[in-house]
Formats: sequence, C-alpha cells, structure tokens
Amino acid sequence: STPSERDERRVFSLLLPPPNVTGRLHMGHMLNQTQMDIVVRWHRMRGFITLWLPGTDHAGIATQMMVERQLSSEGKKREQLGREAFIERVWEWKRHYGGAILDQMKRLGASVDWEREYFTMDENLSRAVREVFVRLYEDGLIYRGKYIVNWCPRCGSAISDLEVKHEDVAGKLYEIRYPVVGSEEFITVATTRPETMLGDTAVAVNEKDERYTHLHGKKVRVPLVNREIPIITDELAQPEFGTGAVKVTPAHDPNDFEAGLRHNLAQIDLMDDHARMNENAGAYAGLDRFEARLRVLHDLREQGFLVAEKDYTVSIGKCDRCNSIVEPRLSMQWFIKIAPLAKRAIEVVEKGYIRFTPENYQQIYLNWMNNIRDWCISRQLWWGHRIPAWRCTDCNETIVARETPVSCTKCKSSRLEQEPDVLDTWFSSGLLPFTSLGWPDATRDLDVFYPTSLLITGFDILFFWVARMIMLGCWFMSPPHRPVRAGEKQLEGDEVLRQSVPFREVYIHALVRDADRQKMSKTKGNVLDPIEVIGKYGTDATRFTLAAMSSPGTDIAFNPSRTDGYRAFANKIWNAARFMFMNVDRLGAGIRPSSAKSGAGVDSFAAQTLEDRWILSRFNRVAGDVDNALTAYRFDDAARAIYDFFWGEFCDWYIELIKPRMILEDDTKGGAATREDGVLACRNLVSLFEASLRLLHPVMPFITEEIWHALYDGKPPLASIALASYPQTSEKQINLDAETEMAILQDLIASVRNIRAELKVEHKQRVPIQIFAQDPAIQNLIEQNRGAVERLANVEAIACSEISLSKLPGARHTARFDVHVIYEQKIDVAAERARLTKQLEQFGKEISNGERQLSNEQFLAKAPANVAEGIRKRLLELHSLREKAQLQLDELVTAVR
RNA sequence: GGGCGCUUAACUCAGCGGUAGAGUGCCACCUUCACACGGUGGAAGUCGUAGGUUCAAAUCCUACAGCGCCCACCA
Repeated sequence: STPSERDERRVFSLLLPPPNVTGRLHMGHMLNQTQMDIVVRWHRMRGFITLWLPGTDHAGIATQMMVERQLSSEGKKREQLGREAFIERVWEWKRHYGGAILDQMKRLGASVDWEREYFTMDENLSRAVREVFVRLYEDGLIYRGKYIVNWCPRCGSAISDLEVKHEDVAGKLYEIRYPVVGSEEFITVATTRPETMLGDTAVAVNEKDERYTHLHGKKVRVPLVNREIPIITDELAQPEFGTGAVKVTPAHDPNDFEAGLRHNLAQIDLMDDHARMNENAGAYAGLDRFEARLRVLHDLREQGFLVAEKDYTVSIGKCDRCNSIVEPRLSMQWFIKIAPLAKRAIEVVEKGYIRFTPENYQQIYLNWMNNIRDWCISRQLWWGHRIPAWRCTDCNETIVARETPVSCTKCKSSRLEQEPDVLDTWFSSGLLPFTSLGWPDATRDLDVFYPTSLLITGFDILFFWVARMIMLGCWFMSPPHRPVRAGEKQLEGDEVLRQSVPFREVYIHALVRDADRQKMSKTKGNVLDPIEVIGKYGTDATRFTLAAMSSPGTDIAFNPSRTDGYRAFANKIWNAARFMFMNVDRLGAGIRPSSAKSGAGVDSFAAQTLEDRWILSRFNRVAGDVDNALTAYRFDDAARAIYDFFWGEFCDWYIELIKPRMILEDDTKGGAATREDGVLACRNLVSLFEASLRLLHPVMPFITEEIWHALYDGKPPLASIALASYPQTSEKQINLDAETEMAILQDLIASVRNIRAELKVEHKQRVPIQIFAQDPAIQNLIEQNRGAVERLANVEAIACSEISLSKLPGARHTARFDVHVIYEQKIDVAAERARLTKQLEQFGKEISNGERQLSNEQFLAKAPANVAEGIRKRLLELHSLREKAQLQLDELVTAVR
C-alpha cells in the first residue's frame, strides 16, 4: 500500500544487456534481441506501459586494448601519451566507432526506447558508481589489501576469478630436493612451476606424515638462492600427493599465501607487472617468467637438485580477454566483502522473487552463489570508473569520498593522490537496473519501472552480470539505500526483499552455433554475421528462424537452409496479401477496414459459411496458443503455431474455399457468386488478415507493418501496427462443431486427391465420385458443401450411395465415410495390393494391441475410464476399416483371376 | 574432482506416461487466373544401448556408451 504510481500488471520493463562499445553484432545478440523484441512488442500490444532501455558498456579492458592496438599501429604506447591524453583518445575512438553496434541493432527491428540510450560512463551513471562505492565502503563491505590475485601480465592488471579460463595442458611435475641444514639428508618437493622456488619461504609436511617426523623444526636450504627456510607442519601438505612435502611460496600461490599467513612467513614477490623476474630473483632478475623457468631447471639439473620430471596434466589459467597466461600474484587491491550481499541474493531466489527459465539455472546460480568468494574490483587500467579513493602522501590516510577532497581528513594536508586504479567493468554494469532509472535519486522511473520485469541473456554472463545485478540490486534497492519519494513509506516485511530485486524473471537463452553445431569463433572463421544473413534472407525471416529454433535447453545450430524455408513463408504472406488486395481493388469501396479503429480481435467478421465459422474458431484457438507459448517463453511454439495457422489453414484451406465467392472480372465460371456476397467474403478475408498481421507482428515486424499500412490504404488508425491491440481469444468465436465438420470435409477432399493420384487421373480432368456415409448428418454435411468438394478435389459429380463401397477396388474408407472415384483407368493392382496389405497389417497390429489392453484386467482396473473408452471406440472403427480393406483385397484378387 | 545437458526420419529439431511430429531434403505429378520462395500426393524412424518401474514408456528410474558444457586454489 505504498503510494506508488506503479501497477505492476500494466508495466513491462526490461534492460537490454548492454553490448560493449567495441562490439560487433553477432548471432547471439540477434537471438537475444529477437526474443526480447518479441516479448516487448507482445506486451506493448497488450496495453502494457513498456520500457526497453538500450545502452552500451564502456568495457574496460576490451576498449583499452582496442585503442592500444590502434596506437601501436602508429608506433606509440599509451604510456607515452600519459593517462589523460590516452583517455581522451579512447573517448575519441568511442565517438567514432562506439555506436556501430546500436546502428546494427536498428536493422534487426529492435523496438527499444532509443531516446533513452545510455553509456555506462555517462556523468549520471558515473556519479551513481561513486555513490555505490562510497556506500559500500561506509557499510564496511569494501576493503583494500594485499592478497593473491589473478594477474594478467599483458593487461598489467588484476582480473577476477571469473575472468580466468582454465585449460588443461600436458606439462611436467618437477621434483626438487632441498638439503636439510645440518644433515646429509634431503627433502624432496614437487612443483609444476619451478621458477617460484626462488621465492620459497618454507617447506611444509603433514604433521601426521611419519616419514618426516624427524625433520620437524629443522631447516632446509633453498637451492640456487641458498636461503635457509623452516620446515613447517601444515594441512597444505597431503601425504598421498607426490613426496608429501611441498614448497611454500606465499607470494605466488593462493594456498601458499594462506599457509604463509598461518605460519607468519615472509612473502617474496619475484615478478614485476609484466611477469618479468625482479631483483628478488637474484641472478634471474630481468628474465621473463618462462625463460626463468628454463634457466632454473637447467641450473637445478646441473647442480644435482632436480630429482625427477614426471608427465603431468597442469591446468593453466588464461586471461579471458587477451589469452595471456595468468600469474597468481601478490598485490594491493580493492575487494568487495561479498558474503552479506550473497546472502540476500540467495534469499530472493529461494523465496521465488526471481524466477529462472529454464528452471535448472536456478540451481546453477545458487551453487555458485553459495560458494562465492570476495570480488576483486580494482583494475590497473586507465579506461573506466576511477576508484574514488585518495591517499594522503603525508600521513598515508586513505580517504574515500563522493567528490574530490581538498584536504586530508586526518592531518589536513592538501597533498592527496587519487588511487590510480579503475573499477571492474562489471561493477558498473551490475548497477544498471537501478542506476539507469535514476538511482540514487527517488525518480519516477525508478518507482514505476523497478524491479524490471524480465532479463533475457546468455548463460555466459550468468555469474559476471546476472549474479552481480542481483547482489547489488538487492542491496541498494533495500533500506537504507533505497530512495524514498516524498510521502512514500519505506517498505516492510517481505516486501522489502521482493521489491529490491533487479528483475522478476530471468530467461536464459541458448548459444547460437553454426550449422555443424560448432561454436562460432573468429579463429575458426565460421562466424555468421547477422547483417549478412538478414541481407540475404530478410530480417523477418531471420527473426522467425531464431524464434522457431528457440527451444529451451538446447543450443541452436543455425542452419541457413531453415531460414530459406521461413523466407518462403514471408513470401507466402506477401502473396496472400496480393490476393487480398486484388480482390479489394476489384470489389471497390467499403471493404478496407475502417481507418477509425483497430480492435482487439477479429471484429467486423460476419461468419456465414462453414469455412467462416471454422477459420474464426481456429484463429481464436491459435491466438490462445500463441499467448500461452509466449507466457512460457516458448518462442518456438508461438512461431510454429502462427506458421501452421497462416499457411496450413488460412492459405491452404480458407482462401481456397472462399475463392468462388470472390467476383473476378474475368470469371466466367463463378456462376452463383453475387457481388454482395463477394463483398462480404472479402470483408471477412480482410478482417481476418488484419488480425493475423497483429498476431504475427511481434515475430515479423517489418512485413506486417507494411501490409497493415497498405490495408488501411496508408491511413491507418494508429501510427504503427506495433501500437494496435494483440489478438485475444474470444471464447464465443470458438466453434467446435465447425472444426469437426471442416475436418471431415478436409479428410474427404484429401482422400479423393489421394485416389486420383493413385489412379493417375489427369490433373485437369474432373471426375465423378461416389460417397457412402452411414450418418445422415455427414451425408448432409457433404451435400451442403458439395461445391467446395467439387472444387478442391476437382470432382464433377457426387453421387451418394445407399450401400457401403467396401468392395470397390481403389475406394477409400474412413470411420465416417467411404469414397470412390469413378474412372475407367485400370488401377495398378500390384500397388493397390501392397497398399492394402500394409494397411491390413497396421490395422491388425493396432487391433491386437487394443484388444490385449481391453482384456487385461489390470488395465481396466487402473487406466482412466476415458482412455479405455477411447480404445473401445477406436477398435470399433478399426474392425470396420479392416473388414472393408479385407473385402477390397479379396475383390482385387478375384478380379485378377 | 564435483555438477549439468544432449543422443527421435538423410539433415536441423519439437514431443517428455496413453495409437511417432514439423521444417528442409527426397520421390511422383502439376506452370489451375495470390504464390514454382508455389500446389497436390507419397516414401522415410524397432525414439543411443541394456535393465527396471507401470495396466501402459520416446516420455519416469538405474547403469553403460558417445558428444558437449559449466564449476573447482590441491603442489
């Protein structure tokens, strides 16, 4: 009961996952945006107030790399330019090339709110970033410290755990022996990174490992550097592994670092920012780390310290961005103490305030969140949000502030230096759901659109982005950080958490692969450019393909041949429209829909004939199916439902059926058609077509827009079909009888066509047929729709038989009627016999299955009544069908004799 | 080392407890006045393997095989 302007049922908001400014559009973007656009258009048409917020991400490392590369082609380095000039250069780059991806997006038809486009380094967003940083600091959730982080020597920066990709490679496990001081003994340790021995400050053994009990408290001498270090007992050493003794290098390994803290060991940092050995490496100073490794091994070997080299699979970490081998390195960094944030982020998901689709991502998310570690947010880059922290060069005090401070808060000195580091890019993007809506101010946008309704994104950024948004959103949109509008009360109880989430639902989309299911990658050269694809097949066809292939849980193997099929669909729509316009023009005024209104259903449709009642019923049913599909994010079901309806029912049957009612100028066979009836039929056609366009619009925005405007002769009731109402199912227009009756006629027509094909009747030749139907209602139905049957099955006369036609060779039987084509041509006896034999076999199999079930007491006792009833009914049909087929076969054999 | 997903017609995929589906491709016929990016008809699958649960299994369970993904600080 807050005085919120928001009525959640009428608001639909979502954030476009901001592409990197450096990005180029790929199929993944297109899939993502197609799905979002479908959902957005669908909601907008259903009357929701929609907000789809676009923007781009400054993408720290990626962008910096891009500009560095540009500089290097000019023979320059960023250090030569200096920080300020370099940043200016990046902005310049951004102004030039930064918008490319959004321009590409426009061609996909994405109906985002372009006028609200943001960039993550815009002034207002940057201000919010500083605000968040300061508040986290004030909440005691940000700390600075010297810890082991993943260090990328190429980027010259720390990166987070998530930004390290692990790769298994064949390597070696080296065993090195360290002489025990004051004894002839050696202790042998194993390592995959021998160069780090230069920084060893202990050797650890397990306390319970009796092999080493006698060495407890002794010292060893590190070969090559001749430093004496203690033998310590620590859990770190596991007796089963290697020799059971492990070297401890606190400055270059996270486990060793922890052990070092436990035993108060010195930390010897061996490398510089670019992973070259520093002065601590003694004789090896100046060497690259891998060169140093070779030299160390060589020297160890020569001096007899290297005892063994064993083949070993090592997992090496590589920088996600530049693929350099990451070095665990001790350095001063900023971290977020993540546990309190993670706790809330877990709670909101467990309580169902955020729902994942497909559901299994919920567990994946929770597993990750439950094992989360502190997040290193500082990056030693120049491009990004600079950390709002200053150090007093006089008293060394750290000042964290929203605005640049003028003097030290402690000693009043004015000699302050700002922290050179910038923030991890994901820090700012993790804030977007609320900062893009105006946080920390209590804006109307924030009130109306937060929490956003939905997030559609790929699983690859589930942890990078989705998880961070949840943690930060829940923190900063809860009291005391949630801004309160004047007169508004803070939320209470469960509402606090429920309203703090950045989005209510997360839909995780599939990965788009190439036709051979290979991941698309630049190195493989199999990347499909969406712009090229839409150039070839059209945007609508490409969108339709992606929608139709969006089934949950599976990656999409994007095969252009499929798009080819949907281009044909687009073409089909054009041609159906052409047919419609042709008739509209011929029949004249009063047929186009009123430019004064646009309804929510199939409004000015006067169902007169069976096909009218049928198509109206089908349309309403399909509209319901599409609604259900979209509600469940089943883009594939929605696309399929529309496709099948439009092509398979509307074009193949309805249009064919109403053709005789249309008056065509050169129609001499039309006969019974009157002008008035033609107008009526055409109005219905127009009305249904108009509704179909609205049904189809979210998936195929361009073609539907164009035809829709033409339909209103350029004077539509609304500026765009996108603003018209989405078709809603009207129960009144669903007509089961019409559907059943139509199915019988379709069955009859298909049977005749089938017989004609078997008998090889000339296409143009109209033939007489005989029909037998036991049920007078069916006989009546056929009688009343004689014209349709004659037309669509190319029949010239229909005779109704009083007796079953079972014995006639070539006749077809269904449960409701027998039909026979009268044609002098000899039937292909062999083919007919094969067909009947096969049919008999199938009938027989099905009958014995059914009978077995019905004679099974267990089945009768346990199966639901309707299932048993269904089988009984089917068995009756089958017996009759089998009998007829058998008679026919007998007749055939007799005839041949 | 943990966790997850996939295996259905030649290809790409739906179906996930009650008689095997679609698109493309294939075969045959047809340029009929919306459409050959079309129409009509047709062929094509013991639903990865082996067990189990059930009256009933492509559908649920177990194991196995193959393919793929994610997470993980064991030298």
